[in-house]
Amino acid sequence: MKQVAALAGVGTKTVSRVVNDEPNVAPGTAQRVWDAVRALDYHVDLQAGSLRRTDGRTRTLGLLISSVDNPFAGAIHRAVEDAATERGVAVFASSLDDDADREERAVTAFLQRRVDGLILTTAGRRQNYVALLQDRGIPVVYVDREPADTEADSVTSDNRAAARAGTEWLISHGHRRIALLADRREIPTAAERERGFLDATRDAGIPSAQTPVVAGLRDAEAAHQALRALLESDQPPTAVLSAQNLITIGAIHALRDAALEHSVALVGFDDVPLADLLDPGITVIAQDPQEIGRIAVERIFDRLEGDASPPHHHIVPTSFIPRGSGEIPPPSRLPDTSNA
Amino acid sequence: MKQVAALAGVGTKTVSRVVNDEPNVAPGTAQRVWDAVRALDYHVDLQAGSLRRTDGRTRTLGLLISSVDNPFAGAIHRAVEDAATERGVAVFASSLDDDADREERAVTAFLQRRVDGLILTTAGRRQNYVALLQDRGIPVVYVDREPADTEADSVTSDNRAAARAGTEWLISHGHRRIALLADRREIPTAAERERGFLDATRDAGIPSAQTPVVAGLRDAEAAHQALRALLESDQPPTAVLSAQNLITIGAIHALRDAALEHSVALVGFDDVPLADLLDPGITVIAQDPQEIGRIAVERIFDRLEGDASPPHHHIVPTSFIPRGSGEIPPPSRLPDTSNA
DNA sequence: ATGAAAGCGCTAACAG
DNA sequence: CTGTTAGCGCTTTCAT
Repeated sequence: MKQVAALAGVGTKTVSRVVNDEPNVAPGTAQRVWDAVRALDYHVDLQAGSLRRTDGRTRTLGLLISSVDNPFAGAIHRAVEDAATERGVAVFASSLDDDADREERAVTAFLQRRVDGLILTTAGRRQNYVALLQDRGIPVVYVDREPADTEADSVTSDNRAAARAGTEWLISHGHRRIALLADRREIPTAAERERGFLDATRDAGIPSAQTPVVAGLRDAEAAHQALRALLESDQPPTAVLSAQNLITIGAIHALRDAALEHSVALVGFDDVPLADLLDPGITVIAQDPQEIGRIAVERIFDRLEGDASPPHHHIVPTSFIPRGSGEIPPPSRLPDTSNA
Repeated sequence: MKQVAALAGVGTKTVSRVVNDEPNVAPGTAQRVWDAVRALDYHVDLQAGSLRRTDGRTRTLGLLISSVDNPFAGAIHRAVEDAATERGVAVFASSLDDDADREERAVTAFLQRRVDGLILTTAGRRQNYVALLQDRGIPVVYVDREPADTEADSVTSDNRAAARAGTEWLISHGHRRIALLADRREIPTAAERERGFLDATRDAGIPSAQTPVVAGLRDAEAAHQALRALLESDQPPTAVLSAQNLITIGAIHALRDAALEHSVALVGFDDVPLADLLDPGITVIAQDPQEIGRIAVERIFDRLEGDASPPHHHIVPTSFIPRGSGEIPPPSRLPDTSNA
């Protein structure tokens, strides 16, 4: 910057004014400065600036999502990026992998880089650092998962109601023997979805012996094995609710292996790429990750602009997309003998 | 940091030494400093540090990919993140959308934040800023697309050879009427893939009238429409090579609409999620995005450590995955009458 | 083994 | 409209 000032024949403060679009610079002077900027290919150092700036902002956001490689998380990331870029803010993204250690390391990394705000998916435990962050004026918004007991904003789907509706859909198609394939219960989202499933089966008066719940599934392969075991059991389910996109994929594999994809109904939580092109098409409860990301960024910026209202827990509607797999009726014979 | 020093009863330099794991601190002193750090929940300001540090490093990387929402790019991103995090480096990711303006804005944003290195996918034009970056000691590695004329490292697939092999696969299954659905030609990768396609058809002595090339397809919908038109023409192709993942998805839609998915062969460039679960399974030329990302980061760090060897253009092998769609033979009747 | 002083690139506050 | 001075939080250098 000193070099630019020297070349343009002005003081550094004038250069600062010009590159930051501050008022009170004569057009001719500004022109000379811009010429010098271009001649030297100068770019302001935002970090040095933030050191001195009154608000201390780094124009940087931290985003912690399940994995930058996961389609659901990628959609959130994209929405966050778009809304942030629009305001001249850059985004650090980190993958969580449902690992509390990773979460802590990621938050530390964000803090050391003085991000202005944090959009987080948590590994599920109580987040004791959140209050500290907020004391320092760093707003935090939870996405996808709403932790039990924090004072932070959150943007989530209504997991319980949506899981309940998906289960009721299966029940209304005549199923009484429905399995739930779910993620680890420590993940609040997973727990909510299980509650929704249980709400529906209980209200329909279906004995829990007929509604096996397999939780703790961490990936597609685990879901694959779990459903295979269920299908080979004495009392195989006639319908399946899979509680998450990777689990849905595993479930599809299991049904295919057993050639049951047209016989056993499947409703999946989360939309899956190409779900409409499969045979049968996969009926899903689709979340709206774009909207989740968009709203999350908006909350961050509202907070940064001084909004001090109580934490807001935003619920983004889900949509139910019937595509075939969820509309398969149970076998007409007695359920007990349905082995193929 | 001053507060920590005060609380621990030491000078700021000692705190600096402790938090940076520098030698020459008495164990007892270090302990007192750590206690103070914890009591105050202190986190170093990496940015302020980089301002004064001799090497000027910010421990930050810029990554520009097609979109953080694209599965291929997401896989690269994940590999980059993992390798960077391991070294205490954080990653800024931006989506390109094949837009030269976005590219420029993203690079500017990276520069203003003083990233240590850049991993870039380009929108295709000559990148005149690369030399400047390198002069400033900021290494640049291109991924996915190798620009025609730069002095930077690159990590790509052998697009031409892989497209050629995919085309030859179709030819060896008896096809003589093969369409190429491709992205915009300004994208070097797309141009390379087209060359590979033409290599194969030319060497097989197939007249170009029988190998229509539709380029300029920007998304799945455009590919869908393009293939629909081809299938409705007088001389529909008996096989299709789709040059990119979104185009493959559009092509599958078009084949489904026309109920031709079991009649017209399809080989896709890039693997597609669930490709193995479709009917028929989609035969693809799969790139290795994890490996591309991993190698790219490695090049960046090698350069940062002083490696000044000539630019290296790394080629990552592709793999060919036959799943059914690429093994469909042409209709046995005369090609001219094959309308269904 | 420790600390004091200087200065990284920038912007705030004020003076002209 | 423009420039000067000070200082953000840290690391360097050099002294102790």
